[in-house]
Amino acid sequence: MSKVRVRFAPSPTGGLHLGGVRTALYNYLFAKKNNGEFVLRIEDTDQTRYVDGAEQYIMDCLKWCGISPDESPQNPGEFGPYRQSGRKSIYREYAEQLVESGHAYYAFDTSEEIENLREKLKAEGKYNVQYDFQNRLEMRNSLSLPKEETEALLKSNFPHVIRIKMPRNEYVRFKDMIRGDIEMQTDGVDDKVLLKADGMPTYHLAVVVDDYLMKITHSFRGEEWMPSAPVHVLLWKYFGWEKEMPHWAHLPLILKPDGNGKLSKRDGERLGFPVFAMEWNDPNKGKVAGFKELGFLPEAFINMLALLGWNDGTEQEIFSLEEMIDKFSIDRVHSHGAKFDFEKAKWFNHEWIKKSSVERLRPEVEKIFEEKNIMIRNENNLDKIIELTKERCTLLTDFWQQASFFFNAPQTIDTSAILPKWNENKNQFFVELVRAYSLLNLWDLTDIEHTFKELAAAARLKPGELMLPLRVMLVGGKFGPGVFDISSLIGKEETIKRIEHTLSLMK
RNA sequence: GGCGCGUUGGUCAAGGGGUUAAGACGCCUCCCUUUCACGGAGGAAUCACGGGUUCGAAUCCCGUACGUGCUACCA
Repeated sequence: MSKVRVRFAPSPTGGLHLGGVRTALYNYLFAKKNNGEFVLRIEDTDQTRYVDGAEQYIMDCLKWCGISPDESPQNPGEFGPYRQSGRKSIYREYAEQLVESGHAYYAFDTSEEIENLREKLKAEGKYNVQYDFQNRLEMRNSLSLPKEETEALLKSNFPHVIRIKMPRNEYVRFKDMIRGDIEMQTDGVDDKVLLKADGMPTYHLAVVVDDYLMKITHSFRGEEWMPSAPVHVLLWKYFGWEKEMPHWAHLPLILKPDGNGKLSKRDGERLGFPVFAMEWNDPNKGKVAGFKELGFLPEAFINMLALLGWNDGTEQEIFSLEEMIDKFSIDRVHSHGAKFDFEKAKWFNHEWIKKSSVERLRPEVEKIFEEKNIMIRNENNLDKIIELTKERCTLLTDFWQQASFFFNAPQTIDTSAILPKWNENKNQFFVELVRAYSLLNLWDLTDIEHTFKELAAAARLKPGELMLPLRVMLVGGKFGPGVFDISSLIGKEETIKRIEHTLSLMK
């Protein structure tokens, strides 16, 4: 058997959304699992919707996810170009080959004429409102027109398309790696346009010709393509390439969390979660943040995505990319769609932050603090801070809330949290604490805690009752790691300063 | 309307003739921690419905319902 080659063929007309990344991911996992190649082909067939920079954006997203293609438009292998617009000249030849063999035909109908056909069929109450075997001879095409007229029209460059001549009452069978044997009747499919009037191929022609020319062995795509699969299978047959036809797998859809259809790009906005891998700059709407900007680790993002429609049959849920490559199998991909659950997505990220090393997290955390204009002076301290706070962070951006007080004194002190139980005894205790702390020569964890507890005992106060006020003094509110850990990291001067500051507020 | 695909707690799901029907997210209770988390223990909640086949059906078959997709010179 030939070497496994899979392709991901997004259309560069928008941000790379969850479904797209997952398709790319499954392609990648399958390719790597079988020591094969992962190819990125860009379907920029529709000039009016192509968005500038989208191709690079797709590459960047794949790179962030750690699933960069082996071959891409910028780095085509021997089967390039990998950009459909650059392949325009090839498709016509193949389409005409089909006309010659009698499996396709030229159609000269204007859009108005086609609209009329639909209106007519609708009025007649026909089941299938489509251009097909039932009416193709009534339309203007090379099957209905005399040969000379067709030739004249072609010669005069009359706008035309090439349509496949779908056979009547035939059954097309193929095997889907996820769903098993599929059988479909050709009558339900219309005479699909293969080559558009502008000379560009439709998806139907392109996917077959390109997969053939690029030696693709396995073709994975969204479930929404299943109804047109007969067209593609027939095309492979008509071209005489049956033996090289790739194995098919139709991936389940990712659905809206609240039901009613597949997840769309708009749902993010509506329901308050990202749908893109990375920030997408929509020409009409402006910038839309992605999972990356929201504070997701790519490891968590792809882990979450992979598990949305696949699992290895064990209880394991956290997988590294390497583990996924090892465990992935296409026949364990589900045949039904899954609703996206943002809460679970965040859980994956939380798990990944907890399990990630300080080294892995450090650059991410540094970036967050840089954005907030905080200079990190002591790398050592930063590592300790990350270790101390990471289990409290669901998103990377949470490090700001959980750790900023290590660098800057809190802007506001939640005095209401301590006021109700505040009294002169406690006030006196903290005055004493400041004096005792200032006399400490060494500033280490045990001394800080020991001094605190001794003074508390002397004042006949329970340490517990004093720790909350101290916490609020140090971090501004009821959160964060152990108080003495914080004290030891921010240093003696800063600890005293913050206690005194709050004491002055309490007067 | 036609055609395709699907249906196990609210969500993700394991399980493919005999199970007390796993596990995870979320929710609730308790323990730990006199903060917030982490961790630990427990709880509520499920086989869409109706017929078959079978000693026995979540599991196989048929039907219905529901969901979802396609039905473009979009992908």
